[in-house]
Amino acid sequence: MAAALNSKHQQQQMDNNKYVRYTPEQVEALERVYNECPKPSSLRRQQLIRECPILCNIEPKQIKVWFQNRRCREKQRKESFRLQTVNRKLSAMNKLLMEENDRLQKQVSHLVYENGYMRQQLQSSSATTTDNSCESVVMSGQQQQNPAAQQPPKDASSPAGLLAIAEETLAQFLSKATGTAVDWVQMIGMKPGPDSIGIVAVSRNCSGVAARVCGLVSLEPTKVAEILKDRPSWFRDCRCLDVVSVIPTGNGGTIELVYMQVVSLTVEAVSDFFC
DNA sequence: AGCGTTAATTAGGTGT
DNA sequence: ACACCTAATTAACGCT
Repeated sequence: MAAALNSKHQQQQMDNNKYVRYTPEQVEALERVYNECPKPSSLRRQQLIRECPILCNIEPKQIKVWFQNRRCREKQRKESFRLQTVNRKLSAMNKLLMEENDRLQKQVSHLVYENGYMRQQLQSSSATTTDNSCESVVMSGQQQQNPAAQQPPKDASSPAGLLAIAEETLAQFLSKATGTAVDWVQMIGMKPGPDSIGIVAVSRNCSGVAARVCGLVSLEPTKVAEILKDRPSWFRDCRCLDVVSVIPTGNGGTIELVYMQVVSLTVEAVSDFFC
């Protein structure tokens, strides 16, 4: 078989001096050298032809071209693998964001409904009614915790005010977190560095979990949850911690808005968080 | 026939 | 000028 193959190759070379397919043995020999040294010098290539009988019928120029093409192939394969990895992460992130979007849309519908209901109540009742609605809104939308403003609340006594505060805080959180998240994954077509982007999302309906990091940040959500729940660890890695405000909940608990700056969850980056 | 692989070619850049 | 490189492209071949 090999002999037939070799003779076929020989015939090809005789018939058409343009295209030659090297034999598996020749490729194997070249691969061995490539694994030791992907970029052999001219001298090393000449030595290869002299010392390896199986390669003696290949021109020095062909050997050079083979190594060029081999390097090119490796680069393409690595790039292909990298893109597949990025694609998997982007798909996972997309799924999470779709879920988050869906949940937020439902929350908006609910809040719009409650807003209408509150307006109706206000119109139909006297102005002296005690307003407990803020807590009910907070708890219905966010069972565990609620992002609030770093600035003092402008109007924390109304659902709309609380919602505005929550949105403002979320925006602040994202603007800080997206700039400092750790272990970036390079975006397609983007060089690694400060212009890479990532997304950190806050999950406001997960009982017992304050936030989750997802998307391009290469950190398992469960790991983030562990860190966030392990409050003593916050202080261990904490550079700066400030309780911005404390909001009492209807069931005797409290929601603390905490701004903290920590030294990396996994690597040496500094991250800002609101929890 | 279409497609993947790969040897060979070409263009443009770099270092000596 | 020359050798060599990368990147893009071409073309031959084998497989399905």
